[in-house]
Amino acid sequence: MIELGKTRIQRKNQATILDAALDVFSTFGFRGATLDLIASTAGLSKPNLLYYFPSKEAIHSAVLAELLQTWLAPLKKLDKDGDPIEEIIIYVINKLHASRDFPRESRLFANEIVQGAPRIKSILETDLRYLVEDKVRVIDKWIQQGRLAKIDPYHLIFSIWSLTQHYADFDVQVQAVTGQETSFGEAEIFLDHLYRRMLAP
Amino acid sequence: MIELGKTRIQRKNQATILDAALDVFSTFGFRGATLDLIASTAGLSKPNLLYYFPSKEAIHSAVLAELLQTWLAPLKKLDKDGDPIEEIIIYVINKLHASRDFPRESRLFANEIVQGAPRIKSILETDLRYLVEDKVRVIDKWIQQGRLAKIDPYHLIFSIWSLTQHYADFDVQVQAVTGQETSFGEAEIFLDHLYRRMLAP
DNA sequence: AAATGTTTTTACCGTTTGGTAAAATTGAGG
DNA sequence: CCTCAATTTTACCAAACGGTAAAAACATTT
Repeated sequence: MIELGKTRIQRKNQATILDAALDVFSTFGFRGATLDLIASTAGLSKPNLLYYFPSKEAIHSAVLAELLQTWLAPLKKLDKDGDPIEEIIIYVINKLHASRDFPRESRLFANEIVQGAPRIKSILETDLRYLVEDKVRVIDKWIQQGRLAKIDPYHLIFSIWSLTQHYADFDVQVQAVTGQETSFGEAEIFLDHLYRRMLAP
Repeated sequence: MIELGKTRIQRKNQATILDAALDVFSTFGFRGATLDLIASTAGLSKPNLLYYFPSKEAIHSAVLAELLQTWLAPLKKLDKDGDPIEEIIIYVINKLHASRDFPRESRLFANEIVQGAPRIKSILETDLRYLVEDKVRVIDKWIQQGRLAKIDPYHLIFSIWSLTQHYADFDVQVQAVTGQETSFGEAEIFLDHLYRRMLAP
């Protein structure tokens, strides 16, 4: 997806551009972002941007492609041979930490989905769908073995995405309501309690 | 907030415009929406739009103001004199039904928050905050009385917002992954299980 | 039906935006 | 240090966008 830069300058500038683009796209969405703003954030001129990427769409695609890898990684680690409840708790905590450490990625993803995912729908319907189907089978087996409460595995996964990403995507609201910086420590205790209670057989 | 139309034509056209604007803003976000698109969706010309509302911002504000009323209503109903667990379950189900019945409102709200809530932050920091503080006190009392598990009331409320609105805001993702229309019936069973388990003292 | 107020259309305007052409500058290898 | 390719800048352009002026069309009242 992302073309590797050949020269030293290419590698450096492409990385700078993608970082600036992540900043701008995650804050303003695709339509709200402008090439001028991405360029100035990256410390470049607009035509110089377009020397490295052919279009605004291309920059957006590159950022999304990079993001999707790291965003789906935690689910892949869910191990069918581990302890069911611990495996799920680990996934929840990993996902929460991802929200804490990569809020821009989370918000860019959210922006894209909320507006109908016009640019990544196909990936959701293939790669993501297959990955989820695989893990749903694992969870279903755990339930049949009586090692987990009888819950719908799809909705379990949706709940994890929803609850963890909320702390990144809706951070402004959380801060406005509590009047404080978002406490990921509190969130971790809360989610640990929630999933242990819900999942116990 | 919303000026009531005086004549029959004003009332009809203002309602048509606000409905079209909700459609367009919830799909494309503030910046992605154009006056031309809102106008043609409403079956009017752009200057005719601007005869009823002075600017794009004004249309957006009017839609948001209308939305916020219905969006916060369910929380207000949480009754300190009811049964704790049943009161919270009722709130969850009401909120889930709101996501099912008013997905455009949910997505418009999500769009606004994800991008930093530039236009409604002040409302979140006042009206919403006071409402939540009030309900947090109620929940805290229930916990002290031993009628609920010891959980953080703020995070409980955030979890309800997150889990219920997910089915509206991330509907595209849910459908892409499951390959089916979103089943709010399944979601209801799942959330009922989740909250009964988590909240039991 | 004339007069008055309301609504809609036509024709614009200035700015912003994504993108391009081509010249100027800089960097790397012999 | 000279050459050639890589990079950056300057100067643009056409389309899209938010918004306006003013006249035309339509309703309402008397």
